[in-house]
Amino acid sequence: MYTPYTMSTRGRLSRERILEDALRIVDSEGLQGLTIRRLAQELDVTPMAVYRHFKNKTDILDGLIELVIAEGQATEHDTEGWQAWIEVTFLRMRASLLQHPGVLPLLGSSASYGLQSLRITERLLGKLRGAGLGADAVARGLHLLVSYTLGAVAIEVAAREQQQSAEAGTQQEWQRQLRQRFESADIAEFPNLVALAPKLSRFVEEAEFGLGVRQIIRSLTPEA
Amino acid sequence: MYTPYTMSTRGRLSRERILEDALRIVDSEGLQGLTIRRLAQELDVTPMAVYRHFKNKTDILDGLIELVIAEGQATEHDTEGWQAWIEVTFLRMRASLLQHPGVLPLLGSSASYGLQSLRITERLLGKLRGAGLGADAVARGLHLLVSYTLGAVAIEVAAREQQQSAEAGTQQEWQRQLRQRFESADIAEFPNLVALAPKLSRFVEEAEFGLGVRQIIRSLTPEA
DNA sequence: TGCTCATTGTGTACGGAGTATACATGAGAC
DNA sequence: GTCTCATGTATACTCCGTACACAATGAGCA
Repeated sequence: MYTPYTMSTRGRLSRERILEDALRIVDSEGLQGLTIRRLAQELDVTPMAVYRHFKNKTDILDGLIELVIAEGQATEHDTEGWQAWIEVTFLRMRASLLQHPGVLPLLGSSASYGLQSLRITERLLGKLRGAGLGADAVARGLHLLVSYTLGAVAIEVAAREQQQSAEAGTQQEWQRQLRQRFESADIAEFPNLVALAPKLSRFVEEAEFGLGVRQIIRSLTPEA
Repeated sequence: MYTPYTMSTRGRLSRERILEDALRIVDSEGLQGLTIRRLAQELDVTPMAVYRHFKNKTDILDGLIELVIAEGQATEHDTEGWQAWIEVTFLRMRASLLQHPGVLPLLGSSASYGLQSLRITERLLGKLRGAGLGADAVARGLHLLVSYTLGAVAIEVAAREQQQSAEAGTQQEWQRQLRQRFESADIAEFPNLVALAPKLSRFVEEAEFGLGVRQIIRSLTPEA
């Protein structure tokens, strides 16, 4: 068989292998646990070997974003009905982002929305247009859904990190945390926050996220 | 006048002065431009002097988040009508986040939602409850609005960084960028993306963001 | 089979990051 | 005047990303 380029099958390393190990490190030790030296050690190789496959560390981080996004749409699904299809798509995207919370800070930075992001965007646009929505509604709908998902996941991740130290959930626990963190502030300054704390803390659940997505979808269609 | 604690009025430095200079650096040179040495130089002081006022660099970054959020609600406003009030509040929050795009990656990380964040949350909850919404609607409404804002700003910031290299805007420009970045991918793979590009690129405007917020608010109230 | 040479991994080293630790200084309180 | 403690300094250590020169390897052609 003739191959015009050897396409790097010769060495032990490859972009794929490096990215997989990098993602494993980020998952287990966080983004700041990912250093070139640590990564090289995991790959059983010299630090500089990595630079034969990536221009620099930023290049690796960009690859991680793409990897996680690709994972979110790894397996096709043919859910019936465009509304349900969209809901499932965003639920999956949320799931894979939550599975790799370390990469989330990367999404907000750098202008690296690559091929995978474009692919999923394209399919979403297709579904929305197919539903008979006008161009403006389609554009705004996509923007609402993507923004909401990104923000919701960011908030969920932050909330989960906060739960590390103290298991929250009960109202007393919430009050105690508030009081503890802002001893100087009067707890009476936040009556609504305290009253609604149980409901607010429920927004780290998949079901609630799904309801949010559905509400946005419903708001796109003119009074059904 | 008697003061029980001197509260650090003696030295040249203070938490406030340090945070102000830190924010100025982040604004002008980005988050990665903020180093302790650079900051100390700006303050005309030794690097280690900063550590008399902050436990570590993370402590400084947490302070920056609070500073920006505080700025977003610096001046009160008494817009008539709860819906308009909420819209103005989120428009302001977006504006101050966009004014300091460098701190945005910080919002996604760390569990540091401080006093300022709680204050604005409390007021929003009050407005929503005052509008006669049920507890569930209030909680979901807050979550939708905050998540949307966070995500929308993140996307705006990323889009603006992308515009640095090439002024986008026209449809031809968009196509050229797409083709350039994914030479191997067939442009025909993204028909919807190309068709809707002009509308999609409009989502870096304040007006469009406001429309998104209004649409969410409208979806909260049962068929008016 | 053996020469050639691009590709891939190594070794060493440099500048800059955050920050621990010990020390200097200077402004109130007595 | 002297004590004391908060504030800023000096020095140095570890770890980071990565530039640069070199060594090994294996595919392609003679």
